[in-house]
Amino acid sequence: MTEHAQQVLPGSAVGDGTAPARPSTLRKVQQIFDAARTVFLEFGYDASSMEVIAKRAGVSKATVYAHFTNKEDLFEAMIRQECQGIADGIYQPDANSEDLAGELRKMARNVTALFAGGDGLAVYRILVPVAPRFPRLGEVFYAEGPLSGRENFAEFLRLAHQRGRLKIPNPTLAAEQFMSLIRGDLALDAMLLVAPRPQEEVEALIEGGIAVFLNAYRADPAPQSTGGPQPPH
Amino acid sequence: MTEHAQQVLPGSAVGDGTAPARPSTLRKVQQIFDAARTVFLEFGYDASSMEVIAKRAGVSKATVYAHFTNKEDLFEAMIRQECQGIADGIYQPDANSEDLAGELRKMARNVTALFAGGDGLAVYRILVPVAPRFPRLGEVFYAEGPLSGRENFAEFLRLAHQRGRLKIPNPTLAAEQFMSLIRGDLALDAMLLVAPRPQEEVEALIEGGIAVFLNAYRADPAPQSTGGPQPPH
DNA sequence: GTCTATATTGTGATAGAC
DNA sequence: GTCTATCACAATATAGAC
Repeated sequence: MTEHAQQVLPGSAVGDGTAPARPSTLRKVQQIFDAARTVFLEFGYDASSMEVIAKRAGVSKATVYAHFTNKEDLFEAMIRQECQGIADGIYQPDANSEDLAGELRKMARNVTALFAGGDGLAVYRILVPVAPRFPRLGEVFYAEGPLSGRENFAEFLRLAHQRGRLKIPNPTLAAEQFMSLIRGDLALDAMLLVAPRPQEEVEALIEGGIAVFLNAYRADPAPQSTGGPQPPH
Repeated sequence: MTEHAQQVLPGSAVGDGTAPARPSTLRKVQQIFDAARTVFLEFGYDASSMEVIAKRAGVSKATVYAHFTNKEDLFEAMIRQECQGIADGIYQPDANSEDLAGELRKMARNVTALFAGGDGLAVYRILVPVAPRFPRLGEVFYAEGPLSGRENFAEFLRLAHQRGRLKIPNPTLAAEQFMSLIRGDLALDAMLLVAPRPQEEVEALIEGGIAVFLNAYRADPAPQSTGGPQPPH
């Protein structure tokens, strides 16, 4: 894991030469932060202006620049804080549960929920166009979101394999496959289309995905060679 | 299907009251078009300027505005033309082939190739942030790219089912599942990270995905109920 | 720390000569 | 149709008073 942005809010930093922040100052910084969050997430980086952010925060533009060196800095700080919350929204499957399909289903519902207009989706949307300009931010989001979720789930699968409940030679690959199966084109839809996917299709993705996954990786059936389920060649 | 943008390049339109375009004019329009493509695909809509596009095209800004009413118009025209080419890059599986796994593999390689820095990926990247502002463009890209590919593949699966080579109760769902299995997080990686996925992992996605898919949908094995492969509940 | 006012640059779009 | 020159405006960022 990379170093966490433990201290995101500036202004009250210890040892930066400035006096300790007063409550009113801290409050304004928070206001700017919230405003930046709202505006950036709605309009994206390029289409957002410091003017609008300042107005929404109820402060002057100069005050914004007193706490954040420039637009890029404010954007980075906002995204980093947003990423910290993302990992909390990812379901942690219970390896001790007896109901394996049930755990998969909880995981699946969590995945589809994340792609149904959640907050991580909004961050992703505004990160995509600027990822080349802010490579660090792309990495942070990737690590806190998809990578974290995939690794947790892979660990769950590894345990299920050890206990003989599934037969999974490559848990990391299997985790990516399961997530992808459930996700389908939900992310694509959410990015490009206005109308959300009908709930029945989401259900079909969930149940169909679980079925395909269990069919490929269940422990009982016909013998399987190493490297994956039933290599066709 | 929606109406195709059959005529993308303006200036020589019949019946618009202007005289037929001379060769030099047509050439300039093409230059503007190419420049717009390059600049928009690199910097996105908001971060691109008409100034830069004109300079790159080797013409004046006024000339650009003589052929395209405004920035939005130029962007739309460029994206629409770009979308027309996307469908051509999608592999059309051969339903008459005897080598089923081979066809799946060709399809899979095509999918991974599209997500390895192709052109459609660049269009997607710049479309994401402006999709709410240009809803039509999102739909066009979706229809010409993912939807078209999925439907073609679903038809292939339907035929394979009819001929008893696979057992697929829901070809549309199965097509989405296969594409997603192969894709994995390749698209996510390409959007957020600079380093491309190692080739060996791409191979694992392809072979593992084909294996999982065939395992779930092959015609021979244990009896399966309707609605999908082995509903776990 | 916070404000108002402003410097400076760059943008989309146009007028008018040729 | 194409250019040069320019308008009107919005953007980031800063000076200086309090």
